[in-house]
Amino acid sequence: MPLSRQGIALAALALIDEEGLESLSMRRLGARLGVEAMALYHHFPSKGDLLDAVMEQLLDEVEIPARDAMAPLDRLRALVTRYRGMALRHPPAFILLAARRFNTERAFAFYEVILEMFADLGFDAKQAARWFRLIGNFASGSGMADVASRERIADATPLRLEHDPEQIAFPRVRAVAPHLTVQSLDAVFEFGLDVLFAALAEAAPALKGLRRRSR
Amino acid sequence: MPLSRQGIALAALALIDEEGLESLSMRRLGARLGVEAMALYHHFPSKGDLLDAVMEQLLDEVEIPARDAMAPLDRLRALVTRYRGMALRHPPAFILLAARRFNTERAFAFYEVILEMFADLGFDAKQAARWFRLIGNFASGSGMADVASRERIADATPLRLEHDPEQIAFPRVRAVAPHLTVQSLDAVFEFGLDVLFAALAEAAPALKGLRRRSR
DNA sequence: ACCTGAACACCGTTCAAGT
DNA sequence: ACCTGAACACCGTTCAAGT
Repeated sequence: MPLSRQGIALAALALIDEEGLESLSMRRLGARLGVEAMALYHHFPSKGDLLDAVMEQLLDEVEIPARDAMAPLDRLRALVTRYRGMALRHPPAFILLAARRFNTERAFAFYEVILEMFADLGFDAKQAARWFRLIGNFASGSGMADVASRERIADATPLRLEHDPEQIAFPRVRAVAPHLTVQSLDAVFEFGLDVLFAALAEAAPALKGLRRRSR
Repeated sequence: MPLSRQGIALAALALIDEEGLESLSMRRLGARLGVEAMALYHHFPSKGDLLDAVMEQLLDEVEIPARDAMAPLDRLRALVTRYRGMALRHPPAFILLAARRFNTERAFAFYEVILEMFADLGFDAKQAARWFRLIGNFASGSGMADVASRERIADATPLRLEHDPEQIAFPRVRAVAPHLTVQSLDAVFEFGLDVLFAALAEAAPALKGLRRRSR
């Protein structure tokens, strides 16, 4: 069975998940696939292109709720929740999504569906751009922070906030620590979504009638 | 003049800003400082520790508004704005803050001041934790996204969203592109802050009286 | 078309040695 | 205490060669 772009990208993702982002090298990946490092260059012009393929692999894991399955607001919220869920399944790989640029066709296709949801909510392009960034940046930042708290990252020092908060000299940080443990992060994330989606519902032109009726 | 931790960290930050994160190597940094790579190990046990020092250098740049200078809400908003401002001054270095873990004394000191602001707004530890993460993750995600849009990152492909949006096959992405150009990013960020701080003001126990009076 | 193997110009870090 | 220099086990990538 010869190598394929998809097969290589999947193997790269597995290697990153198991051994960390820094452990991915063309030589090690080649060894995993039973091939010399240089064989990979026949499928990807550079390591950067391989990383782009890994990013697309991650995006593909985020299932987009069908348009007729739920209301626009619920669709968007489900998507954001799944995006963070993907982050938690791939802690070391998720950094790629935040650190590298989205510039591929599949990334644009992903954006298109999200922007369609904002259009369904009645927003024009300008408002869609702003809400898209607000919610998207929150999702991206949450993914990064929650991943960092779960310490699967390479050269990880023990997380003091998690393991010995009583050792921390700052009283407010110490008091907050129990509410930012790994077990609490889901609730913290949902709280953020509650705030953002309440504001979004309030602002969405398409929900104007609904709001009046419910008052 | 012998080397110092601070001097090395500043030189490392300058090197990252000028040539990108991947260009920072112990050998190149040593060369800049007129010293062999191994001399640096006398001041930092590993490259990771050096990167932690660079992160602290970045944090030190974010000036914290004095407690008596403005109202708690304005203080917090000013701080978040300055945090993103720092990101825009150090595009390639900012990735460190999002990708690496905050686990140093100075990072905790930074958190402590922010948590004090939430306490000033009347929040208990649990609520402070949630608002801290909501606003912090938005700030962090915004910094990353805005930095990526300004394309100072290494191995940068030209940003299609910025340079030839008319080439993009997806109509909604194309329509949104003009509202996400570099010139628009400040306004997009401010929009996010408007939404978040309106909700925060609404929720803050310490502002309850003020709200009643203004109605 | 697909893969190998040697080579080039790099890495972080160890270790023993210099002053 | 502070720095050097050689060495080790790695990198990404080029290039010529094999099938």
